[in-house]
Amino acid sequence: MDRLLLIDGHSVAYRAFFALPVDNFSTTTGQHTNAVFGFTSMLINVLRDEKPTHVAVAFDVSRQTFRLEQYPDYKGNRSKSPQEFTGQIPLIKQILDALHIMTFEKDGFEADDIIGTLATRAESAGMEVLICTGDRDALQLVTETTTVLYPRKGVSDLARMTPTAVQEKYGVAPVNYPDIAAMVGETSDNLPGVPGVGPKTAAKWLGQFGSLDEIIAKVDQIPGKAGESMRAHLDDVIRNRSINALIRDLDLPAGPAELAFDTVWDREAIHTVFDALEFNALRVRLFEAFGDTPPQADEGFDLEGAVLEPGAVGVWLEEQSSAGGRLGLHVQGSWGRGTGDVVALAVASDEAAAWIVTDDITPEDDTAIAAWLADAARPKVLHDAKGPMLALSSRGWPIAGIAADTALSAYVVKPDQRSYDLADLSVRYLKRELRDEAEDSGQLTLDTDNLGAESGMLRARATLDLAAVLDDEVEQASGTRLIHDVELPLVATLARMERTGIAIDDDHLIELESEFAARAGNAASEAFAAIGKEINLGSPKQLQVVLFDELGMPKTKKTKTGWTTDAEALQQLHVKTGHPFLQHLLDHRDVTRLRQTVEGLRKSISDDGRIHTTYAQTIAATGRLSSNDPNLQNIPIRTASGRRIREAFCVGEGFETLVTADYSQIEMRIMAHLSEDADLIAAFNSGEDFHTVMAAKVFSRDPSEIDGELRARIKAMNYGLAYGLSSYGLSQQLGITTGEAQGLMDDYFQRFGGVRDYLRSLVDEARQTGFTETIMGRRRYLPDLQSDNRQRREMAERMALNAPIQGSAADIIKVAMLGVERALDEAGLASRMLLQVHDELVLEVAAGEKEQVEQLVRDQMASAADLSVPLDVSVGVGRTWHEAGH
DNA sequence: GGACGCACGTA
DNA sequence: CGTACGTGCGTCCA
Repeated sequence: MDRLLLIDGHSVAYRAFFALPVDNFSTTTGQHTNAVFGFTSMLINVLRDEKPTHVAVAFDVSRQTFRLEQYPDYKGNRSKSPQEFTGQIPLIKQILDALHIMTFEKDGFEADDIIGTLATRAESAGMEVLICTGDRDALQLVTETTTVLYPRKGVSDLARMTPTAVQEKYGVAPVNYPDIAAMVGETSDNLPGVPGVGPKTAAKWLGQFGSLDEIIAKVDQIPGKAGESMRAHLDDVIRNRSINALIRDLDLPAGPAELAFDTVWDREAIHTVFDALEFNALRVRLFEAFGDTPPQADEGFDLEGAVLEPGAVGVWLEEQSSAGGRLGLHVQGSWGRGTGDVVALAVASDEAAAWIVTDDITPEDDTAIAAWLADAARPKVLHDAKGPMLALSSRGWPIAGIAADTALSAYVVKPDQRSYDLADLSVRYLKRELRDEAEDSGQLTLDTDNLGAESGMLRARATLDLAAVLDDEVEQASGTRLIHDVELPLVATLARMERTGIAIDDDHLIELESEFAARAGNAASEAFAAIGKEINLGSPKQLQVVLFDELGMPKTKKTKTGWTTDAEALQQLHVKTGHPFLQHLLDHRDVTRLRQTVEGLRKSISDDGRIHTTYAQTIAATGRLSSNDPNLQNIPIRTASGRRIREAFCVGEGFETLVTADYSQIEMRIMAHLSEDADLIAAFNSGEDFHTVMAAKVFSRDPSEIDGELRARIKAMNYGLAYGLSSYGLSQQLGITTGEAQGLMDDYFQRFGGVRDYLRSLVDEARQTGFTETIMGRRRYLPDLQSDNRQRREMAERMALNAPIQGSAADIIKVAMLGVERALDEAGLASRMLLQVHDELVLEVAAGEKEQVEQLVRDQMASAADLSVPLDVSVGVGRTWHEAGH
């Protein structure tokens, strides 16, 4: 039998627009595609699953319809659809064109009326009809042969609204649905119903009286409050019923018979539009469903999974891995602070999957798992492998042979994402939902042994499939080398650093804690004395009342909620007013902050007396690492009190000393290399103080004539360059006028024309290609370079300046870390790397290895990249991080 | 209890 | 009105 699929284009696209996070669906040029993606994804699903013989899509033209003429408030509560949405409708039509699916729209009518007409004509022609829409008015069209597919949640979960389903849900036959709706009202269309009458009451009356006309005729017989209300709002009901009736006899340019769906497409057209939208996964799915080969079901989640019996693990692993192919591995367990625990493993190949509960295995199984995991020649694919690595090694199962980490791959492809959740990636790249079975069933199974078996195996399989797709994506983004030579091997290095941690002198921290607490108390009482009352010094709101209302101090810079009370502003107020409260407040801020830092560190000391931070490898869009729980990359160093905290980070038992090694001016060196500015390169090769030499060049003087003031100005300029510093920013920092700052910048760029040209070319090129690139080819996409909004565009320009510089520095130290670790290993040393702080490494050195380690770290860091200027490394040695610092 | 803004530490 | 982060507190709202 012929089967006609009718889709309400606006309705489905609108659902998709709000269901899919726009951040995850934009092209590299910044075009939003979430609605297009959701629509297309649903279309492919329905075409594949329902196999219609005929298809059409209807759109609304504008809001000007006969319904609006009849009722001026029709849909009056709807705000104008955002431009981000309406801009996607033409793209949906392009896709439909490429698929040879006919679209309809008719002035003065809604998509629903077109659908009503086509459905009616199709039915009388003996066709089966499927209507896909998120508009409930279509329910009136449901019959034994017409079904509405109504999106339940998002766009992937469609409810089949048959006559039985409508009856169950609304208590009436489909033909009576508009009667109910007329009485109950429809908020989304701004059609008010009868107050106090809900679907239950409306259905009851319909049952009693047989039809809405009868209810209206005998409205005087309806008892109670509801009846009274109904009588009072009869006009509304009559109007609602007339508006929600769909037109079923429109004059249309084509009839059902002309809507035949065939898959003899213009493949070139499809490629063009899918390329432009960057819908690679969807294209694959489309061709899988309707390619040259006969359509086949998506087998993604229909895997042959098994909970392995004790004793069966070795054989199964051998079977699956002997061919040498990659296996997906999902580790169920917990990890953090340098350790972890394994509850179960899920392993998936293309054909099969297994679930292994670690408590249930035999010693032979244990050995087999250990051997497979440790075998570098048996490739495994994981998602976000560092945590699982910690868990596995804590269980006595060190892992080798990680061939891909899907989180890292996704990061290299799109480093600006805020998370790389496996389920999200699966939807985006595989078009596959990763349901959580506990969530789905709404209750937890009591069989705790197999808790998560299904979802674990699905995750292992998704990881395996995702790795294949992302390999291509990474290759297309020229990131293959970056992944294989840097990011992937770094996972193990970071895991080791986290597991090792750094020793802490807790007694020292305890001392600092009480000292800082006492100082905070003193500062607070003196501050209170100065204003004659006690307030919460940590509350910006209360501070604003005291400073600006009660003391009448001049207003500072604005924030979203008032006036800033940040340190800089308070300092300026102090200069202006001399009020003693300000100084005590600043002291209180400083020392409170230090106390908090110390308290935080103490809370995170593990039982082994060490702090194990966690490094995040996929957070910073530039390629840097970040550190959390606790953050060891922002331990104070600027003030004397702050530096005392660094005294608590010390060499651990069994080791001789700490060594720190950092790159000096690495970002300016990268700038020299990339810009090829001869003077800048010469400044680095002169061997003299960098900022002094630079100042001498800018002001055309001898370095001996450069005083502290001039040096400071050029130093600020040097550092600001890579951030896209403005003359205003520079003037603020140096306390000079913007005119003077602009003059300084002009002089600087006059002398260093190569730098100026380079920075300009960075932005120009990024504007053209859509991305910036580091020396290792790490990309960052900046669609906002095209933004009409000046603030966004200029922000993107500064990011474009900074990303290649900061990112190249990140590349270099990552390479250095791998080099240091390999060199330590090859030399058979017991010393080890503990921390990375962007341009600095901290190592713990075993007895008798100091000179060797110093030399080795220096060598590895200096040779991590071959630049046109030397990479200068300074090394410090000491019992604590403070002593070893420089 | 969660989301947000402010403030501030590092490179 | 300079980039990249993480954390802790206060405030507001549900």
